[in-house]
Amino acid sequence: MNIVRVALDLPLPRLFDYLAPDSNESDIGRRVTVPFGTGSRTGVIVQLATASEHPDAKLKEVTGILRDMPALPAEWLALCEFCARYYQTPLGEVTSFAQPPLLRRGKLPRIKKLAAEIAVTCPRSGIPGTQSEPAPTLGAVHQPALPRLMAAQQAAVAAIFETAGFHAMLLHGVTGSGKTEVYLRAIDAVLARGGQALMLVPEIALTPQLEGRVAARFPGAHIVCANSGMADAARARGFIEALTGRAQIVLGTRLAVFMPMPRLQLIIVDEEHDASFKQQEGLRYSARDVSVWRAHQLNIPIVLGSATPSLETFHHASTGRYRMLELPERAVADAMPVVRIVDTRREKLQEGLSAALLAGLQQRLDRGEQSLVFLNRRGYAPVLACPPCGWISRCQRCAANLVLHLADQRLRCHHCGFEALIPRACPDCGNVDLLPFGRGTQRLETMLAERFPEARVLRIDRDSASTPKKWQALLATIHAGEADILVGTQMLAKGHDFPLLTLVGAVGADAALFAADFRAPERLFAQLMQVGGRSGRADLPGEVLIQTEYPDHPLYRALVDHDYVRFARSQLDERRIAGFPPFSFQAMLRAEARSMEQSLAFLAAAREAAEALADGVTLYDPVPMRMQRLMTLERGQLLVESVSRPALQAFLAKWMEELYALKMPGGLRWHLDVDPLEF
DNA sequence: AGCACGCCGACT
DNA sequence: GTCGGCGTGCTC
Repeated sequence: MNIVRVALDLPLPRLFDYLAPDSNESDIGRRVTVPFGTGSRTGVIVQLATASEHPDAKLKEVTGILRDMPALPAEWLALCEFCARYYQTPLGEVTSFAQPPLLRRGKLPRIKKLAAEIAVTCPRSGIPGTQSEPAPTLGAVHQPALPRLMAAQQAAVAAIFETAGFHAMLLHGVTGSGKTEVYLRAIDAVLARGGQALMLVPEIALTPQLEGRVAARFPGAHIVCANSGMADAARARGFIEALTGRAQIVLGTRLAVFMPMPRLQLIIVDEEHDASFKQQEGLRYSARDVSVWRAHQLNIPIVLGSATPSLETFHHASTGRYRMLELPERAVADAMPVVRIVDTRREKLQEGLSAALLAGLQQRLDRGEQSLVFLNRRGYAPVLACPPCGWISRCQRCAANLVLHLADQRLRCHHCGFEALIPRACPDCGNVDLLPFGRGTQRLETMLAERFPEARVLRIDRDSASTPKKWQALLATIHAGEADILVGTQMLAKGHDFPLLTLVGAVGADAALFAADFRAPERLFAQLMQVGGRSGRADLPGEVLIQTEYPDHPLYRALVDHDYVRFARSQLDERRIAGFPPFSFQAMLRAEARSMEQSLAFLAAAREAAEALADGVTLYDPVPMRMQRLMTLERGQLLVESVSRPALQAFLAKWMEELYALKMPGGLRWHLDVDPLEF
């Protein structure tokens, strides 16, 4: 009896068996349409079998095996299986997510030469290190005129190929130290031997920019992009081109880690510390961690690059598990920006700005240089209040304040998107003198425009750069030198070079210093280092002013000294003492329901079910989430932790079985987040 | 997750 | 007398 075992996109942790009389070995990894319940579904064949544990009489026959494109390789299935296991997600959900939407639905993109494409079909080599596809000669790809490398860059490139097989490297270098050049050299070497390279970047609007640079460097190479913003057909086409081996370089955001690549020889994760590599919904995977696993499985090198590595990665590099590659100086002949701390404790600030920062801004204006004021809070003010009666603008659906957006005369919830017009008077007492409290980018923008009437002030945040088009227009304005003072959120921190920028002022940074989340300092340091890195490129020296009421805080002192390593070590010491990651491994069970009682009751039941299984695992108490209510749902969470990853994994597998068996009250939803970033 | 089946309230 | 509420059970 010919049976295929099919992974279907259902929240059920099992496979479904179907009769498939004409199936054979080559169908493993093929999409298949099957009757399911009353309807029909498309899944992926992951195994063949001759008998089923399901009653034979109940087996249905497949509608059709889709032999319209090459089967997904065993390596790809193994990657999905790992994710299913590690993130405790049904395999069908993973195989579905790992495909572009079009293919997932059993369709194909229109490709002119699809038949030819399929004819190139690559071998399904799933066993590590057995990629036997003959390397196509790609001499045309080579471009001889390359920039000269600094010694450290040269050493880094050499280290990547020094030893064959799997090894993970942390490429640690500040902005401008030439990491990208190292990536390009490494990719070059891979292409020269006929391999494929995968490069992951954070989900920011700078993918096209990088694509341009890579395309310029490898004019003859076939480059494919992969990110969620792409049109369905283009994404599916890129996926198939990667699968057939035609694509030599795949460039993309986190989801690109699932691109099938039969001759993959190198993985690069740029800005590896960036939180956007962790998906925060559905399959909550970390593309960086999955990349490392994939490189290991394929027995190939992986490069993790950052100026401010995640403490997990830095820890691995410190213990020798990863190799540390340092790029110590800026490759371009300019100095690091001077970082100064502005003590605001004894000063009366003007709309939140210190005299020193205002003077700095004036000075750049006089010199015709650009400045940036960094404030990671958009809107005009975080809340509107009625002082006499105590009313404040609150979201109806979330446990959050409505942010005042004067620019479009709205109150807006930054969590659920709820919008309301600004009330003319207090809804509670009728008082007409409502006051904005706190400061956002819009307010700073207004204030700066008044204070420096001659300056062209430009605000860059998610509101002003809401579409790629607007964002490009803003960038063009900045690059054309048609803006003097930029006011922006972290949007501005990532990736872009602003050659005319010589001053960066950081405002309101202290808020993150004492946040409840143990990762907040790590993020703040990375953020400030990144915005600081925006200043002082080319031949203009840069200056960074950080306003704070804690001028002696070690985090700020380390920034002054450009000393990431000192900061990282002190953070790691704290984490070690507290038993936080990377010295422990965590998983978070979250629940949401109409009432907090329901959510916490479910979590309490889950905890009780866990007690007997929790060998070497610490179970914490169920508590309301920090953002307690979102979209009218009351949310709770339960943290589990272990010093042993295998112990945690073993526990989670058993625990999930129990949770799937648990009776769920109506309206309650839960999910598990392995290696959570958010608390 | 869907989708059917299945018993109790206010409407053409 | 019916339409429809969502509880619960199942999907190879």
